[in-house]
Amino acid sequence: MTKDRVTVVDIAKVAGVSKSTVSLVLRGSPLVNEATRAKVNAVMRDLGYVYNRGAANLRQSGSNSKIIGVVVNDLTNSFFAELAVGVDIVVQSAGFVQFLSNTSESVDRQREVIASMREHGISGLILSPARGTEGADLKPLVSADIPVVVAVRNVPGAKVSSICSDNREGLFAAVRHLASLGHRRIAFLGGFGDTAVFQERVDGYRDAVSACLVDQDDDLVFDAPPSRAGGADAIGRAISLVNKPTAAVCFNDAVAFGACDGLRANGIEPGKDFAVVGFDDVIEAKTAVPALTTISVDPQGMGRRAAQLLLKQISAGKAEAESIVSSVRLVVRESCGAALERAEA
Amino acid sequence: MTKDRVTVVDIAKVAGVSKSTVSLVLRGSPLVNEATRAKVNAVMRDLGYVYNRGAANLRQSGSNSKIIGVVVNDLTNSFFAELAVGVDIVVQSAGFVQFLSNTSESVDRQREVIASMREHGISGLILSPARGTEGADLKPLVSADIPVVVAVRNVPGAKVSSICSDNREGLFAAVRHLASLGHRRIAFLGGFGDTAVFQERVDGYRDAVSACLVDQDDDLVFDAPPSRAGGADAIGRAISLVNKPTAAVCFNDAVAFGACDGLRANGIEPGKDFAVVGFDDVIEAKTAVPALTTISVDPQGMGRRAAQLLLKQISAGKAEAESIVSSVRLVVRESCGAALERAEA
DNA sequence: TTGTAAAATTGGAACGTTCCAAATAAGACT
DNA sequence: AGTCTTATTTGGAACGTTCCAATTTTACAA
Repeated sequence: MTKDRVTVVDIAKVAGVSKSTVSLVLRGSPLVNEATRAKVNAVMRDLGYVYNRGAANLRQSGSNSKIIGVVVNDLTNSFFAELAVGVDIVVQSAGFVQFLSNTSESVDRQREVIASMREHGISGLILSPARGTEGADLKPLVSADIPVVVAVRNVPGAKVSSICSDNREGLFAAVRHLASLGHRRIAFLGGFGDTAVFQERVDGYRDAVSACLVDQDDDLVFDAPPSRAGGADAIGRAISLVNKPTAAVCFNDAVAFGACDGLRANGIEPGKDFAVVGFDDVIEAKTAVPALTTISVDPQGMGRRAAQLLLKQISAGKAEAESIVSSVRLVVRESCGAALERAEA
Repeated sequence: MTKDRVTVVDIAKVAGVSKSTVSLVLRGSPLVNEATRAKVNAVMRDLGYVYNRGAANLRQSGSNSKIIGVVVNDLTNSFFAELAVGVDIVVQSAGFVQFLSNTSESVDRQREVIASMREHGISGLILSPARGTEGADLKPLVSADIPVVVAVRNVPGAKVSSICSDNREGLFAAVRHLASLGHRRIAFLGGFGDTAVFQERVDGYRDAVSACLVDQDDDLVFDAPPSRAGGADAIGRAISLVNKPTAAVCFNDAVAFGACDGLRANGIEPGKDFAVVGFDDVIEAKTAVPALTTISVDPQGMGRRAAQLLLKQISAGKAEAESIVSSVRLVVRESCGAALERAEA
């Protein structure tokens, strides 16, 4: 039952040609006669041949392994799962396969994973970096001429391509919308203060606050873990202020959901008594009750674009660092109370 | 800048030993003298050597590539994302890396992906099969002695290991609980009728219905896509019956959430006017409003166990097919109205 | 026929590692 | 000093593919 592996020379022997010819057929070269090609293909089918990409790769100076490494910081978060799916779609249709790993926000794990991927000869890497990732972590990759695309979060001091959503603009739009609904005290909830993404979003918040003549008050910024629990915690602190906010923009949708939970726990109905806006537009946002007003970033689209950029760089051979900012848009649903305001107006 | 790849012979030359010795060091053999080991390691660090697993694998008759293939049918669904994370955790700590791909329920895609993985020489496969997967699809793998563990769903007619949750018992427990709360007309919502999982769950439902002296009525079974939208649709059909149910057990949590949406849209408050029970216990279940009573299956744990089983088979060399059924438990929260009933009693 | 260009095929060598059998070095004991 | 173990090291020869230069076959015109 345990038969030896079928190789090109086995095929060659049976088909009555040389191994070189079989190799040519394998790679779809136009040099080979149609009749022989057909015969070789038939024999391959018969013997149940499977291509050994490792061996091929060994000879071909390692550059085109047809493997793309994808490393995300939290696969459990559906945002990143969608991102990975987006990458997979284009990577797969280009005949590559993806090596996906999860780091759970651990830089050590990330280092291990990336090292392991290098050993396997990935021809490119898409990285949604763990918190605390530094430019030095990517250094070996770029000096080995392996194209890298960093997604979602930026890595300070790394000269690689990146694709991020327009965080500043997103928060600006959210605050402007709330201001147009008449809110004057708007809180910012959630996120870790030491990340670039947080900074960009808070900047957008601050810019909008001053541009829209809304109350400017640093006590209205509450950082918290970017999770549902963090959101519940943050909103609790926000509504215990003497001068309470009437609306909140959140670091992401998970925080926003948590904020809704927290409001309800305090007898406040989100979308009616208090306006909440999220960020990300995860799948649940549109079906939640109340449906979440949020900033849509299309993670799957981001994944697709990241993959396209990476593939471009791989085929170009030259890795010209390129930065894409992925535009975002405000999706108005129920949680901001817009419908209500309109009804009252 | 573009320097050639550093190989064992480069290391050997610089360290003043033979390539064989370097190879021994690489594999942590006890045969090599401590002093030489240290020196070789130092040189490897200096030259920035990266191990070429492809080459190694080529020589080692292909069996231990340290790659595990993981194929899931829907990474977007957080249940499967959790499963993948569970697999990753144990696979990674065993020094393997995972090749993860998503099939989006397409058997064709699944076939391609698995073929591609074989070309890369995976040493084992964990598969959460797409709908319609047949035993024949796994045939080439098993005849090539590549261990396979099928997770979540069974593949009819495949003699490979599997790990599934105890669907029958889960639904039995859900119905029994509802019956104990006084419900006599209990609907079953969602799922595709042609899947084994659906059959098992419906069987559990039917068993419990007859065991608990609840109304037995095939009109109370509504199949629908196992999604939020499907749940909303199914509940709509259920409550339009003349003899309406007062409770529903759902194919999964997504369906249950959809059912809650649908109830609310009809002015019925889930957990108060109508009892809803889900299946899976996804992360959102505990924080949703109302918190979802559901059957907890711990997908991450399933992933871990699947990976452990696979690794065991890989190291054993012999793939004795083994079936694990992962036990489940009822988690009572708010959506079944248990708290309410108790308050009334 | 013969010459010639184009088309198709081919036998090594090479890629970077591990395996094997054999060689060498280092102690330990007569 | 010689012999026997034991510890350490070492050159090829693989593994399955692709590349290269060269060869054979075919097609076509003169």
